[in-house]
Amino acid sequence: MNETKRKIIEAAEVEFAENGYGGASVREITAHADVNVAAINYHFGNKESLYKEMIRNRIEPLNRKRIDMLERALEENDNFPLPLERVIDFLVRPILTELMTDDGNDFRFLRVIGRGLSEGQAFMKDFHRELLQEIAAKYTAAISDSLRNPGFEKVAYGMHLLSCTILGSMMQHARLELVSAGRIDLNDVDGLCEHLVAYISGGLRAVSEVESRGVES
Amino acid sequence: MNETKRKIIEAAEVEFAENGYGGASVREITAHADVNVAAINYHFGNKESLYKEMIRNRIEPLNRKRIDMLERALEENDNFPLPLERVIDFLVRPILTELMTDDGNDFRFLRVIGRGLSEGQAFMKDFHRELLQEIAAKYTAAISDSLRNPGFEKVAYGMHLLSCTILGSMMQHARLELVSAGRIDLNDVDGLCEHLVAYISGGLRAVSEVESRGVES
DNA sequence: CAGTTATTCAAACGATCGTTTTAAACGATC
DNA sequence: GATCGTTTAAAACGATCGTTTGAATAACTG
Repeated sequence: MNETKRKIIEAAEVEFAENGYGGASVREITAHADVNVAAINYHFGNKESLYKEMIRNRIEPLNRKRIDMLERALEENDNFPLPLERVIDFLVRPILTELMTDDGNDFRFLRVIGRGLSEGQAFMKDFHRELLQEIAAKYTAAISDSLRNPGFEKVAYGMHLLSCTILGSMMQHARLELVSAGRIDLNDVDGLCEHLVAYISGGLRAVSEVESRGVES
Repeated sequence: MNETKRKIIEAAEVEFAENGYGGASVREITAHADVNVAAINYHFGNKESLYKEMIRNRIEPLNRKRIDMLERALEENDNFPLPLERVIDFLVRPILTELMTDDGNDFRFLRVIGRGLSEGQAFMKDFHRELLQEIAAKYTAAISDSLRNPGFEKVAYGMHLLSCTILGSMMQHARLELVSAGRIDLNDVDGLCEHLVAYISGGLRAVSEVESRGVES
């Protein structure tokens, strides 16, 4: 890839993580990348396309891995339901490992994704839906099976709350250090993964056992 | 309160919810409020103070209620640990009820808070810490007790993940309708509360039972 | 080497940002 | 009704935004 493009994408990740999409200016990005202001428009068309390309470059191999792991495990299990913890692990571990460990990047990409999801730009909603569609469908089915199909409403609530937890974790990762008074290492991927998987799985099971008032499908 | 101030605060809530702190302009706010552009600076000093005053007006009575409910229940229980579900219910129900049900506001305030927490403005971090400090301390203690004090690390992970879930729920509430294909009513406070409490409680219990590798304090 | 394309650069574009200024309108008090 | 502090109004401030322009330079092709 063109050297300038590479530098821009790298700088964009830093700036978008620090200031969000709306808050990061193309001038800051190009200054950080040590290229001319016009370079973004020349190489990417506009700021929005730069953002999308940078996100896609990172998220697509990740989602492919998450889907592959799930489908392979399901095949090996003759399409019987997997233990819930395994499914949740497939879902969260690739994100945490791949994104936290590469260079001392201060979990930049986690924050970019989290902030993007929370910003109201017109294109964001469709963009993130595009990114999540396939993975959401496949994991919803697998999780429903692992929970012994507790019904549509329970699964919907569960998937929603699961998303909320993961989104929150991505955005607020740095707060772990604060809330633990520095006693939990932010780079302890295994530790976080273990507790995150336990938390989500425990939460989903509890949701699936809620005594509903209404009729259940 | 001055009519102009009142109109500004009301409009600010709408605009901040829609576009975030950085994304909402004082011109949009004043236009929406049907007052002059200079009114914000005259009545509040600047945009930041307007934001803080609007948040405080809403969050402070809410936090007072959350703390009162917890402390009263603890007293009535002779300071013995409360059932976990009750503590979590105290924590989330006031937010959901008070903020969702007042007028057809489209859960504005939930989104304002969520977005503020996710934005990187310099003053945000300290401001939100100020808002959450007391409530965090008191609920951390109560939850640790309800979980039979599983140890510092477990409680820290638990409180962190709990925060992530609540934050995510506040920001992404509208997605419930999407993920459920319209079959879950966004205004069904009791339904959401029930499932949210179950999810968080189940998650916390699971975290408290994680087999840790390291020594535990 | 000439000719052509791809890339970089400084400068400027129009738009919008939060805030300030200055003066006019208002409301209470004497 | 004149005088006061309070509130509103229009206009402008300097700064910054994303993007475009047009010329200069680099890289490639014949």
